[in-house]
Formats: sequence, C-alpha cells, structure tokens
Amino acid sequence: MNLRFTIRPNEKLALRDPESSDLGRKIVRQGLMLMHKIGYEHFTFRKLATEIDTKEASVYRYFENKHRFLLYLLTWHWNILEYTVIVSLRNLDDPAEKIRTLIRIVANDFSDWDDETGLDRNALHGIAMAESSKVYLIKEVDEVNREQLFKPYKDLCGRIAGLFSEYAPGYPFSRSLSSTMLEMSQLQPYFAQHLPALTDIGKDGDHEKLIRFLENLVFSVLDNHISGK
Amino acid sequence: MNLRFTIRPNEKLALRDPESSDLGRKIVRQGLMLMHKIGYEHFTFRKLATEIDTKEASVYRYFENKHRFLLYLLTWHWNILEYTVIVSLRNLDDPAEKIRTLIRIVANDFSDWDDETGLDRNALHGIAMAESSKVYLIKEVDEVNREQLFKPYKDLCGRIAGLFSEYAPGYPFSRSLSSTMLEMSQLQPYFAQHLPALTDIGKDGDHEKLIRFLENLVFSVLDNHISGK
DNA sequence: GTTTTTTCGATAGCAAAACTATCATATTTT
DNA sequence: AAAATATGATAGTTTTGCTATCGAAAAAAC
Repeated sequence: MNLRFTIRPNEKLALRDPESSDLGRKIVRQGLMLMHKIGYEHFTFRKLATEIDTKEASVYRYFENKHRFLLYLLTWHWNILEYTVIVSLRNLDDPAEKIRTLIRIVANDFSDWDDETGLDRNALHGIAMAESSKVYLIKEVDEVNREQLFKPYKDLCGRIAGLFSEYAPGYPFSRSLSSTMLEMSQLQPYFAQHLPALTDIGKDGDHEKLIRFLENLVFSVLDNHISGK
Repeated sequence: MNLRFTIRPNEKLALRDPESSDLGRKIVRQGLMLMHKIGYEHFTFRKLATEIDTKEASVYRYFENKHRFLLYLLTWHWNILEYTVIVSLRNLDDPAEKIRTLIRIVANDFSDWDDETGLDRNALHGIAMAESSKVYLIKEVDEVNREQLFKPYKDLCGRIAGLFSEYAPGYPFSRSLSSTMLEMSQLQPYFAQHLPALTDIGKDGDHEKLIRFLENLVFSVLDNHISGK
C-alpha cells in the first residue's frame, strides 16, 4: 500500500516549513531519530545541531522550541494514522469489520505501509508511545489548544468515535472510548516493555495480544450497549 | 472516615526522611502546592526554596532532584488510594459492589476522607492527573523500576486486577484493564478540563459521568467474559 | 550541662539548557 | 546583476540543575 500526502502539519507549528529545504528535512528526519534514541528530556537543539553538522541557531530558525518540534512529529504521526484509517476503510461496509481494521492500525500493525514522508516509522511509533502525552500534559495546554495544534489528534479521535457510534448508535461514551483506545494502544506496549506488572501484553511487540485486548475492550462495551438498550 | 498511615514511602526515594523535620515537612507540603500551581516543568527547587524561605541546597539535602520529588508525592497518592481501597472493601462481600466502590475511589469520590498526612488532597489529585505519567515515561524507567520505586503503583494495579479476577475468573486481561481504568480515571477528567473533544465527560469535576463511564467500561468487559465463556 | 553530632543558612560556583542577537557569506529568486 | 533569503560563525543572556564549603544553631548523647 502506498500513501500520498497532501496533508501538511499546521503552519503555526514550525517557524518555517521544514519540508522546503535540505536543512529543514534533515532537522526533522535526524531530529526524530535523535529524540527516539535519547528521549524528549535529554533531547536538545544543540545536540541535534552537532549531530547534523549545523548550528543551534539554525535549528531555532525552524522550530520555536523542542515542545513544538515534538508536536510537529506527533502531528505527522496522527495524520499518517488518520490517513491510513481513511484509506483502509474505504472499501469496507460492515461497521464491525471497520472497527477491527481500525484497531489493527492503531496497534501499529500497518507500519510496513510505504509513505513518502521519509520519516522513520519505527522511531515515530516509539516517540508516539513514550512521549506523546508530554505534548498535552503541560500548563500551556489551553493556549496550544487555542492555536488548533491538537486538531489532528482530536480529528482522529472524533473519526473513531464516529465509527463506534455507527456500530452502536446511542452509545454515550464514544469519544471517551476512542481516546481510551488510542491512549492504551500506546501505553500498554510501553508497559509491556518496561513495567510488565501493569499489563497482560507480552514483551517485544506482542501485537496479537494487544489487538485481542483492544478488540475485547471495545466490542464488549459496544455490544453490551446494543443488547442492553 | 479516618485514615491512619503506617505506610511510608520507600526510603530510597528521599535522601533523608522529610517527615522527620519541620523543614522536610514544609518542603513536601509547600512543594506539592507549588508544583500543582506552576506544573512539573516550571517547578524548580530554587523556586520552592524561595517560597518557603530556605536555600536551594537545603532542599537538595532531602531530594536528589525534582523527578524523585514527584515520585515521592505520587507514592503518597498511590498509598492513600490503596489504603482507602483496603479499608472501604473490608466489609463488602459482593465482588460487584467491591468494584463499584473501587471505581468511586479512583474517580476521586473519597477525597473528603480525613487523613493525617497533612497533604493538600486537591493538589495531590491535580498532580496525579497532570503529572503522573511523567514519572515513568522517561529513558531511565528501567533503572527506577529496578529500585522498586513503582511498587506502590504496581501493587495498586495488581490489587484491582485481583478484584476483577474475583468477579470474572479467567478473564485474561485483568492487569491491562486495571491499568486502563487507573490511567483513564486521571486522563478523562484532564481531557474534560482542557481538551473536551477527546471525552464525553463534562467539565468541572463531573464525577458521576466519569463513574458511569468507568463502570460501564469495566462491567461490560467483565460481564461479557462471564456470559461469553 | 557541656561535648558531639547533625542540621541548616549563607555564599559560591559550575556546566548545561534554552534561548536571542548580530553580521558576514553563501544561495536562490527576481 | 540586484535584491531577497538562508545559513554559518560567533557571542552572549538567563535559567536550570546541581555540588562544595564553612560557620552557626539546634538536637542528641554523654
């Protein structure tokens, strides 16, 4: 499968479009890898600049700070996810099968799909898993939200909630269930890797068990609503 | 209801026991409030020292760094939660009622219980909501885990998983469901406050709806297992 | 009740992080 | 060829995160 992107991250996210220059693309690609390697807290623009043989000031010409940079990366991630969902569900009619497919996508079962972003999909997934909540668990969350910068995540969440409502009309918690599923598709594998007492998912990418957990969770809740109401 | 604590946070967490001196207690109580007010990222020992009219170096005599300090606060939170669970379930026999009670506890419906910790329960809950994941979403997670510092959270999660297994024996994802419920009891209210598109819970502490969501989630999954198997 | 230990205040200092500013030199656009 | 833009090179600021030292005060031990 091949993804073609017309969607671009919000312009406010970067000071200038990193996709418009060699240096910009290098910052994004190598920055992604570096953050994946050393983690958000240890990541600095100075280290990135040294790595790609440029200057700190040059990186600051593209991104205001590392929080914006993380948000930029996650925006790609959310866009890729939503786009994959759209394309994958295009030919499906059965709401149940749509949800099953969707769950495989958020559980990172489609990471071998090609895209033309040139981004390391493995690193992107790692960052989504370990760093994504740092993007909204901040005091400045309301200001950032006012700039519409969480729109891609909210859109994705809303689209999934729509699929839940299609399957189980009138279910009153479709958005909460959607965000729960999205968050847990990241967090449960993280727990599996680092804090196995907090999960039943096995180590090293036990996709199938994660998928079974999420399917069981979602369908139990939705089916219960259908039969109970 | 009154809670009496014999449990104390792991000694490795603090360089010396903050409960053993006036300054130590002040650091914890005021530090809790300050972190709640300005957020983890903006919180520094220097600011705390200024606030309580002492010196930065003195704060460092109690805590290695602010990450350990956060972990210390969350350890209190987890201990209080687990203790509240233990006490509240003591007289209950019905597994379903145990789970319903438990959900009310994690949804912060018991915050008016007295305890003798002298900690601001509202601030503690705020920090658990907004900062708790920062304590394990770090590169050093495995080392911290090796020091057993996540034990209180894992114990709480394990206890809840046990209650789930009691209600629905053989359900294969009791730990994952437990961590899902714990995480969402924090995250959904945060979303309600700051990113309402990601949730169906209403603003300003809509306890009842959060409780209904969590109850519906947990019982749908467990009941489905009972009837399906 | 004074010695001994522990704690804390006061001051200093350092390396790194998180930026901002300036200016000259490339590079691209017009 | 001129004008506009992007980058390199260098420098400098404030804040954070931490360590060291030393004397005074307070607490504990004798």
